[in-house]
Amino acid sequence: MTVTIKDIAKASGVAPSTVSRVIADNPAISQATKEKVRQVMADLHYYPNYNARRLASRKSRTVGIVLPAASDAFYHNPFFPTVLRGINEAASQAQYALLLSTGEGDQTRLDHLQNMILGKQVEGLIFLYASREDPLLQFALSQDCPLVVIGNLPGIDVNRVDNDNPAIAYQATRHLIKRGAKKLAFIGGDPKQQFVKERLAGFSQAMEEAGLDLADGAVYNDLPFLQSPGYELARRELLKKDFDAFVFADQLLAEGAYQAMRQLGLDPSWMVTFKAYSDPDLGQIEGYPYFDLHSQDLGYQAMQVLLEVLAQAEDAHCHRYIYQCVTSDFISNE
Amino acid sequence: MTVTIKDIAKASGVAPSTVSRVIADNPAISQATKEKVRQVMADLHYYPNYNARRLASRKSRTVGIVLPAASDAFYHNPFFPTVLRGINEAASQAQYALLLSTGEGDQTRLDHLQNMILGKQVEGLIFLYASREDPLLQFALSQDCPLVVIGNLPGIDVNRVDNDNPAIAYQATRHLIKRGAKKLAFIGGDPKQQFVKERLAGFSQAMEEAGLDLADGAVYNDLPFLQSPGYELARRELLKKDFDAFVFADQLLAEGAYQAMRQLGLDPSWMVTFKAYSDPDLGQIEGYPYFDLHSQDLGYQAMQVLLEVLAQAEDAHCHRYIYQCVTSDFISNE
DNA sequence: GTGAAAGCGCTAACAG
DNA sequence: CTGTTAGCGCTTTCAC
Repeated sequence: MTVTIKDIAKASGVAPSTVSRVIADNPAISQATKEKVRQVMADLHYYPNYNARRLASRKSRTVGIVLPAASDAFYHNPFFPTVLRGINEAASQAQYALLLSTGEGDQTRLDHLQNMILGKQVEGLIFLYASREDPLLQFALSQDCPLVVIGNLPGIDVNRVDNDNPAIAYQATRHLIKRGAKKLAFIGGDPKQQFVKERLAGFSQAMEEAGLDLADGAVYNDLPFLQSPGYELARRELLKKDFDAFVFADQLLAEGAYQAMRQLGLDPSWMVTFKAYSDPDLGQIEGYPYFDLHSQDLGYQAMQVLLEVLAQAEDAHCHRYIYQCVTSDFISNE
Repeated sequence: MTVTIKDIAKASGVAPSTVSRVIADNPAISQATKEKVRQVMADLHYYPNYNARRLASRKSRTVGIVLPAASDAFYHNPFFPTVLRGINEAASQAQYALLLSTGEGDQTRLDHLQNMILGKQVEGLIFLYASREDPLLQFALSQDCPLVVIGNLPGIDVNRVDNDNPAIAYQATRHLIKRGAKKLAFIGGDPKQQFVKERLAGFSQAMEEAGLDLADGAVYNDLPFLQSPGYELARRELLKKDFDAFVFADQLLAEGAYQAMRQLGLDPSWMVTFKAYSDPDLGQIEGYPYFDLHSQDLGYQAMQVLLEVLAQAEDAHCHRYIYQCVTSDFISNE
């Protein structure tokens, strides 16, 4: 029924291995036979079977995308589609396929990850989140599965790509201070997230350097990364205490707070945040300054790093961990 | 090196085929041997190789996700991650894997799709967009690849899931008219998109029924589905002509226009749109009413329909096309 | 209930 | 440059 490599071999009077080599565009094959074989392949509508190929070569040319446990906070954040687009782009160029790690619950996610790794479905992984105690990461590491993490995990040796969070938070804070802010608040959301810690560090450093001290209760945590908590917080707290400027570690929290500020007729240019991407045409509209984290590039670089890791694993080179820093742009309409 | 089914067979004193049956939980195998074999599998850390399994069984248990050509408009829209989450959930439950159709350019996308189908990588496809002349869809159809489209393609027989666009646009328009709107504008964006046509139809019907007529130039097209064009349009056009209410076919265009209205101190409750999801806590914040399209459910149902199609393909049942309508909720804080 | 044997469609030494 | 020969690890008749 299906036309296989053997059919092509017979029809073009060569051996199956020759056909295989033609498919791989092996330089050892003469141009003449290549053309002949290709012609036959076209005539017979031959198409290589990926499963057979993967089995025989023990290479899947597929990478797994590992998502955190499903939550609104993750799926509502522009980070996810943006970074995925970047990964997609790089994977496509390198002829790699992307397999999504499905699964809502924690156990399911681990099961799926095991399927991927132990079932030889993927050659490597990209983690779209960084979490220190993550059982999925632990498992992947324990299996020596090549991987790259988007984010930072101090003390854990992994390949990773990330923005320079302390530096951008520092600059963002400096921006507000230079404009004259004295009583700043930092809205972190979840202090267990490494990027929150790092942005807080940058914030604190800028404060300290400017001789400003952190008022009691000026650091807000325990907020899911969504719009409504930002909105609620702004109405309930921030705008009642006499803060004069705000650094939001998360884009969605910032957006919620922005709504509240608009409603109350407050000037949003006293807040700053970090976004997955920027719409250049939107420059004049954005009510507040932010860092464009270039999340698409983050994804693209993550895939590039993984490809490098995969290549060096093959050449059995030394095991050096790669860290790729992705730059960010400060966007302000002042 | 790797422990295979044969090793298990030897170690537990049965035939490879028996081990295979144990993996599949075949009822023909006695409980006793099942347990014995499973014990050995655990002891030896056996894990089935998916590529071998897929090759031998000629079933991939994988579905391909087909995305439109990469564009900001697609990746910036909450529709994509939301619908993907729903697909993910259903796929996970059914033990299906998801393969993303990578590719930026049109030719690349087609190539990848061919790889997926002809290379036997997927059993079916979910199209995250509906486009009449789409070469990818044409190709998939020509190969009789089981598929479901999210959206509508009148005149083309395909399995699909969708919202009832005419009905919700009708209701949205009615809402504005009941409130007293007389001069309404419809901001479509791209009239080639089927959902825009359908929402326009619902809009027009409501207008007609109310005895209102469409002013010249009251239908806006040729706008990318992004925030900034919505913003620009609102500032440049909408708010200068004396429209008193607006129906936005697209969420992002609406968001842009909303910014403009806020800046100009206008009441946004005279606009209405359609969103991928709603944040229940955000009810009081939202400045304008909208339909929640339940895009996550759209994705979930799409996967369910595909599973049905796959099942009935196996049973060689009659070829009936499935249409699954997903309900939407009107969200308004009035 | 279980085993033997024949593939699934391709790759990869090893020859020549 | 090309052919021969073994597999890759699993599923699936068909026997018994």
